[in-house]
Amino acid sequence: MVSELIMTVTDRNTEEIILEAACTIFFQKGFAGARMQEIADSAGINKALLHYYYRSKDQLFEAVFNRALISFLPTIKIALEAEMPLTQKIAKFVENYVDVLIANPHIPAFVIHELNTDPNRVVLKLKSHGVDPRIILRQVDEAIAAGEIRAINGEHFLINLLSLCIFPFVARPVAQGILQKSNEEYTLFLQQRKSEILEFVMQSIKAS
Amino acid sequence: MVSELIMTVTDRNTEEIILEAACTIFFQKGFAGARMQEIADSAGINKALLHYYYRSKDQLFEAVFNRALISFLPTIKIALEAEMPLTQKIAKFVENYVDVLIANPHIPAFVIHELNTDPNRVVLKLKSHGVDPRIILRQVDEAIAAGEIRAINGEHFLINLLSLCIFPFVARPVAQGILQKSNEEYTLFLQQRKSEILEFVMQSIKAS
DNA sequence: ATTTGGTTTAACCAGATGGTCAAAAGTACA
DNA sequence: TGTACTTTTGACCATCTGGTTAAACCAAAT
Repeated sequence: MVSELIMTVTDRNTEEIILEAACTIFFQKGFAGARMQEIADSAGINKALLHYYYRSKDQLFEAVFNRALISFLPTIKIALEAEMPLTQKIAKFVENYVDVLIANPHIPAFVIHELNTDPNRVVLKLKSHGVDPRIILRQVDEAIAAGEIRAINGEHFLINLLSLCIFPFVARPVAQGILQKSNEEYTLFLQQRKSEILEFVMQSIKAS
Repeated sequence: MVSELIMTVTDRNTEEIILEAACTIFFQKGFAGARMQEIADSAGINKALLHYYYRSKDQLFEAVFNRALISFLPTIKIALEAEMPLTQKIAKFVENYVDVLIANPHIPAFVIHELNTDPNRVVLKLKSHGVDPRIILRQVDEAIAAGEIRAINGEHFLINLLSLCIFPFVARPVAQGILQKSNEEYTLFLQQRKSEILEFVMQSIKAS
């Protein structure tokens, strides 16, 4: 019993070290650009050990992709599907989501690229973790009917909200270049966006 | 003289065929995921011919990347740097830019991924073609001073505008999945965004 | 017809890459 | 200590991949 516990702990450690190294490399270079050897080096272990824990590059990648989704979808899911007054919900979503993005800035570009490269690979997974837009779409329509906001298209509104939150992270090099900001300045800029996005959106949808 | 002309034409044709095939493959799979053999097959030629016209994968990629930038930056540049009343300028920009995106839907994700993977590779090129944000930033401040729009932060506004236009293209698989739309439905959705974005933005910045 | 020039191809090469294997190292337990 | 077990490693392999080369091809000019 003791031995099992200890071994399991050791397992988890090495497995976890590998997975973290794999995340770093895969997030930055994508599936095709990542090298097993580089991941092994980054984890400080032998390449054969990668295959001992994760049998192939594909399976290691899948573990990484899962972790990427798990870091993101729950937050967006809870925020969008919760029953809560719309304006309050929007505020909470923007704040939570941008915080998650600041903590994991490389994940969106990674997921987007892999999904564009091979939409079939994990489309099922996306659906299983899937975000259900119906609740917030209904809330938008109700808020319009109640005269709380002006008449807007819920689907476009939802995509607008996501665009405003996520795009500055995926396009960071371009945006930072256009605005000619240093890393520190751009990081601050991203922090400010929480309030900027909220104000921008609220001004746009308020009943006139 | 005649022979030169004919040869040049032939050159251009093969070169162009290769470049177009390379664009298709590189745009979809990125630099690391693209295979020279696949590009050759797609162009219907021998692999050695790729190296005859473009000496290496790197140089072929650079030609592709150049073409990608040339498809995009002029439009955004002209639109943003033109001297034109702000609201009119915004309208023109959204319309023109979304049209360019519809015509070249894969380019933004491609550029973003390559820039994230290796920011150094072409950062110089981005700067040489660089968009100068100062003109539109000044226009925003002037419009605020003139009471035409409410007080907003120009930099955030510029990023908001770009986010709303570009993100639905780079994140198409995700967005299409969330909204549960078919390809045709999503294409229509993208068309509608021209007016939707414009209204969303205008409502947000109008003087209250 | 022969030569001359660019164009296209098949065959080939060296190095990289994902993956395997048998042996070594470490660990708990008798 | 010796045994049974998992973990870790160095060496190795088959294949893939970017790139080269020499020869074939072809159109135009002499």
